[in-house]
Amino acid sequence: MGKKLTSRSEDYSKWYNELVVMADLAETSAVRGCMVIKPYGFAIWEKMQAELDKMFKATGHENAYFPLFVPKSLFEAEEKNAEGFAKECAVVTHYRLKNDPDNNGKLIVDPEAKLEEELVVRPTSEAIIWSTYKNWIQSYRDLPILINQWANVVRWEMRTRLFLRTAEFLWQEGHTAHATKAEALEETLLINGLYADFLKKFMAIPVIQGLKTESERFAGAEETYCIEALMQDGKALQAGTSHFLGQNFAKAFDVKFATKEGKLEYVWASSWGVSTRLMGALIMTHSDDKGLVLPPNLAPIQVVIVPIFKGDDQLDEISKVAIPLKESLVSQGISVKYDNCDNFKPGYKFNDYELKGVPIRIAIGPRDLENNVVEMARRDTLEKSSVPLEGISDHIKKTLKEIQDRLYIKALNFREEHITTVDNFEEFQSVLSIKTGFISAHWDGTSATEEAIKKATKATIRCIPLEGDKEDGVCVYSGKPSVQRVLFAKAY
RNA sequence: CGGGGUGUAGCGUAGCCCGGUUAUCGCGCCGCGUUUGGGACGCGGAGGUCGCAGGUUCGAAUCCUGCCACCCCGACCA
Repeated sequence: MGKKLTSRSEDYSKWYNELVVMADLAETSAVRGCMVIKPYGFAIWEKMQAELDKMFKATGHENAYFPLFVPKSLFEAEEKNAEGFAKECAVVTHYRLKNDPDNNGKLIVDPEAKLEEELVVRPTSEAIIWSTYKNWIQSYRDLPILINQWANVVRWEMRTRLFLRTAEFLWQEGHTAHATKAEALEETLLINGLYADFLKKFMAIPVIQGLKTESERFAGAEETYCIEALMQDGKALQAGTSHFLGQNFAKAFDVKFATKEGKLEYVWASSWGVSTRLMGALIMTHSDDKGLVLPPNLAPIQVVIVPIFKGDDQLDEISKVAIPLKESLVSQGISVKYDNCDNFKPGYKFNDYELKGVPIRIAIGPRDLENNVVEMARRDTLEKSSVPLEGISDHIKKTLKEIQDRLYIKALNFREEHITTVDNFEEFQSVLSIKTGFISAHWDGTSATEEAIKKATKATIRCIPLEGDKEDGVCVYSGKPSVQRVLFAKAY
């Protein structure tokens, strides 16, 4: 018997974990809270990286790389940022091991090799980057600086989860420096929109763009903008953030520039990032009980061809059709795998590629050869159809696009159905326990109310939507006046 | 760090309450053969410090003590 995925209705966390492991994306590692991303999972991440990178470059950004270690004195320079991350920092205190005199063959940290100053393993790179920008910026002619880096960061989280929250994770972090407040704000919003576009076009995930409340704001930022996605279990996932940093880091690291008029002014900043958490979003948005469902734009294998044969002779006959088909598709930029191994029966392969989320499966057997057709199966609808060999490339191309579009529409419909407008607290609580999803409600704008609602319901304000109705109302909890509805949800 | 739970082969597990031959079963793995249009079958085989350390006992996976690790719920969070 083969392996079978737990049903989503049983326990979503268990289902999610099994899916990640069985679809061959990742596994937990021996290192506490860390994750091994396996080749198939990494191939998806690489595609995401490539597309995002293009988008960054198209908007004038360049890649660079900064150190993993941040001297403690630099780390603590921007106080709020330091305070916000202090509780989850890995710290390097020594630089050498030596043989344990009391325990042969074992090593101990050499107490002689204590560092003068501890090094913080970056939980984010603002500090190290702004200490560098100080040297790069003298005049308005040096601005703007629009830099991105692809890196790993470490945040010593208490509880971890594959892709969604791991102790070490991969991400991209952009760090920009500008002459004016308006320009820095514009950059922050530009990236917020860029992220939303990326999730829509490539990941087929609809997001809500919004502003974080004070309590959810990035440590050291003036404002945090975010994109919020809704998972199939009705919980929200923060999928990416961009921060308007004001002059906080410029002041902390004393980064000033000479204006055209010769005056010295502090630089304005933004920073922004998305991480391997996006993989979690991808998995939880589209997958079903048969496994992963990948949008064609990110699938490492877009089309798999499975031959159905008895003996080498039959396989040879099938290959005469399958190999030219593969070559024709590849020449049109479609990634194709021809799985002609005979270790597994076709039924096993069907299930396995469904588990891996391959968008289109082509099966070719003797019966098809006689009729000049192939069997095409779509991963998203699980529909099978017989397709004539003639003109099949175009048909496949068209279907890939259809799958991409349909996945987005489906996710969008789900999201829209799970935004509930609520005007009193009883209804608020009942929606959370029965229907889940986003709740659009009035809020009086205070952290105290936000905190009280969180305590009572575990739901938090995911964001103040950028395109929200600006209608007046009264707070669903306190009854005090409110100028706009905000989105609440239980979140990952 | 507080509350709850679990540790038996690569994975998932039975056995534990009530101590007793060679530690159960499934998946996976290896070999041979038959199979191949939705997760194949038969036969044979390999694989275990029963989380670790001590104790009780003629005898411990099972009982007792201590420790460790992991998971779930809180606090934290891209």
